[in-house]
Amino acid sequence: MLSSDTMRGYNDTIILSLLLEEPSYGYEIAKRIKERSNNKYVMKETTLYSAFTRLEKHDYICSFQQGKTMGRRRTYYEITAKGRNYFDQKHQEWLLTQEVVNQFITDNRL
Amino acid sequence: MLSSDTMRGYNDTIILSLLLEEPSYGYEIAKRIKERSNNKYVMKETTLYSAFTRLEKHDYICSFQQGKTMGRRRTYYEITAKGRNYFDQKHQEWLLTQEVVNQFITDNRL
DNA sequence: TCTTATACTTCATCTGTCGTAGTAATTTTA
DNA sequence: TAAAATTACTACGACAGATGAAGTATAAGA
Repeated sequence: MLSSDTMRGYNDTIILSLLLEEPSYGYEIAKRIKERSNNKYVMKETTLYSAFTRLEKHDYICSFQQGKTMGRRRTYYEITAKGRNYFDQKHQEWLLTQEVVNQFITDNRL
Repeated sequence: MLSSDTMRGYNDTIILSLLLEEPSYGYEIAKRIKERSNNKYVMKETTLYSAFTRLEKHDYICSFQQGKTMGRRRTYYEITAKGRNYFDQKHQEWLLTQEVVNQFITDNRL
């Protein structure tokens, strides 16, 4: 339902919000996003995995391998202290964004 | 204060929201955005003018020239019926976006 | 055994934003 | 009245994030 443009700018933060709960990996994160949004938002695989790369590059998350049995590899990600900081900052930014956008779009109408 | 990434996806809608009030032109729109957001958001000129081009291409707005005295040209823009429709649609999308993002970012914390 | 689900990776492309720069008229101020 | 600031744009190249399409490979279920 929702996609791309509207969510751009919040994908990283959404991922971090889930890693705040517990370390996880791509496939699972994707499922949780879909579930928790009541199927309203499905993050594309490529978007998700490239977000991981970006977040790790900035040291907001770090990774470790853990194959359940073996063979099928999973890359788990864990949020770092720096990542928690970044999340808090983005959280504040989101509150402000809502305020500002509502000033134009919602408060203005209906 | 706010910028780019966070607002991307809402710039067009913000512009339309102002044109909903009355026809206007670039420089004035820019000032109103700054004012109405209490200096929290300043839309870059290039962003603004390329948004005009895009919006006009989609027939969400239409333009007409009007120099006050003459010489200094201004291009005024007016929202179309199609543009009003699009705005309403984006308005709904924004409400949904808030719901979904809050599900992760805000409700989750603090 | 064939299909479906899990778990990614690579790559080329597109779109919107931004920085830099430039043009030109009009109004303010020194 | 000359210089500076404001108004009102336009052009261009670069970049980052999102996407579609395709591919790889293992594991579980029918």
